[in-house]
Amino acid sequence: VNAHGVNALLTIGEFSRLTFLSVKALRHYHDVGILEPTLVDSSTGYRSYGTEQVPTAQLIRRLRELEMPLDDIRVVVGSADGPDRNDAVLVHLARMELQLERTAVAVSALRALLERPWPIDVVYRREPAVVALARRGVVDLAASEAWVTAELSGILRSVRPLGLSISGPAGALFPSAFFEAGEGELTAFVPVRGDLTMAADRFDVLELPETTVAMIVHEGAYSHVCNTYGALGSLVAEHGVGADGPTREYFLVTPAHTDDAAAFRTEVCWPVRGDLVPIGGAA
Amino acid sequence: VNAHGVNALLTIGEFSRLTFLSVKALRHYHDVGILEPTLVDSSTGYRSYGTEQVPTAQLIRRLRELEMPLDDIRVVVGSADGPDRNDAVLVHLARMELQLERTAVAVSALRALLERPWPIDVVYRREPAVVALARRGVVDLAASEAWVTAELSGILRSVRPLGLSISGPAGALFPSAFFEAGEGELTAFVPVRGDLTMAADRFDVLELPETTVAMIVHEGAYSHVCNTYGALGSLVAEHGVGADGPTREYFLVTPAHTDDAAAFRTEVCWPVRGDLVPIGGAA
DNA sequence: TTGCTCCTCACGTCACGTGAGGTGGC
DNA sequence: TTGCTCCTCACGTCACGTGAGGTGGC
Repeated sequence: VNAHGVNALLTIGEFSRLTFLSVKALRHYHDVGILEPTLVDSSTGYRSYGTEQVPTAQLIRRLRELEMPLDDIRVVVGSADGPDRNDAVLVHLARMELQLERTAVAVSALRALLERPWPIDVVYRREPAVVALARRGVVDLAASEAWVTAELSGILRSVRPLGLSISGPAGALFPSAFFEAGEGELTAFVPVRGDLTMAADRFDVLELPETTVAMIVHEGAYSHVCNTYGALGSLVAEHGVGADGPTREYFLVTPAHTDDAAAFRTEVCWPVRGDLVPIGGAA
Repeated sequence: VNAHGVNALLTIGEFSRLTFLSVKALRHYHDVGILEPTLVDSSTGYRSYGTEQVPTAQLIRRLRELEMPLDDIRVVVGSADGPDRNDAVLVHLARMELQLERTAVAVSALRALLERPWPIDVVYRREPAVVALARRGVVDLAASEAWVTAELSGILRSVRPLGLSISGPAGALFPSAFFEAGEGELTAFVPVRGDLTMAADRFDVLELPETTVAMIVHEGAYSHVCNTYGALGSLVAEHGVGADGPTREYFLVTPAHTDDAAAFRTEVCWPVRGDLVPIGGAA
């Protein structure tokens, strides 16, 4: 009993009840050095916590509820109050917002998967050779949509100032290594006409040869495009017509055109053998 | 190569690229019986997946993104399309909404923890003996707020019809076992005056003896009340005045009174030794 | 003395990821 | 033949939870 009311010591059980952390969790936090008891009896091993540790324990509990890793929590509780601590917390909150976005995407993709029919309107078509302004970058799967959007709008803004004109819908190339590793070099491109000498300083000039592809129009939010990849890849495999090379997407109707996600249209193109006769309609 | 375009077989690597599931994950799903390859070569052990398995794999991927446990996913993909499957998915989505609520609480509690000062305005006071209409129930920590709210509003609606009048703010009792186990028998009560013979059929009649408590007014959202428990319990420990018995809360300003969460007021009462002189002000 | 709390291992859980070490097919 | 893909263990990861078996303090 501390008559002056400062830093009374509590058993692990009492501390557990005050902080709503389990005894097992408290022992674990001791083991990994996140919350050391004020005093450990050297003969019995009994842990004693000071009441001044209650706020720290509450902070740890809330951060764990937000699934912050213990290694990050160590940094937060190790640094004194102030900008460092707040920054670490804010960084984690930003990570969580990303996670919430991913969750929202998964929910709507799940709905699409359960409700919408499997797309089967595949066409074979000859892609003519293309000259385009392009940007390349090593990007991972999660960041790819944002990266492509940003690069394309950068290119599109520059077409006119460079004295060029757009000759077709904007697109992107995805090497198969990108799908295997979840990361790889992407190419965002805008087909153009005109004199490219000035443009070559600021952008890559891409010359795509003629190729033959199987194509399905993906309808709806771009974040569900992997559903369409599954359908297209399946059809190509079933017909045994696959060829090497990157897949290609053309962005026909995007958030820049309409706010209605159901109206978005993306052409997904899978390379196939060049001897195939272009056809339209169902497989 | 299947000339008729049905159920072509894919290697695990090809299947992985079409479904955006890792090879390791696919092997794991095989091991635990969630997604069995169409064909396993008995001599080499090579797995072959049919293209008709792509939609199932996509479903699994989306459910895993929503953190559905594999045991639940087994039920979903094991049952045919239809009400069973949809129910299982909807149940999980409901669980996720609860999780999102908890996350929102944790974020605002964290903010309160980082911004607001540690409450120290504790008072000792004599709680007079109380007669009250009550409901008891075994509830766990997560459900306690909803349970108490529901029971209290049930009691409050019945006071007048039973010919009684309210004699004080509504409250609840929390035995210490509730905090240890995260579950226990709670008592929600409304102090009343009048003839209790009729009420005894529908409610418990609670007679609380006079006791002495240390009390702090918790300001703000009820879901952060555990912060105040930590402060109050610390102060009681520091003064070495704790006594046995359940803690008690009185709900002074609640969502029934105002929409402004910052204005909510809850008295949190911790039992202390009966020989203490009532005082007000800081500890 | 009884019962409650505390202790330390050691192992389990969950959904994979990470190598190690080796084989199969073009 | 080379390189790529595939295979099977076995172990690691993360944050604890779950006993087992035993001790300490009132």
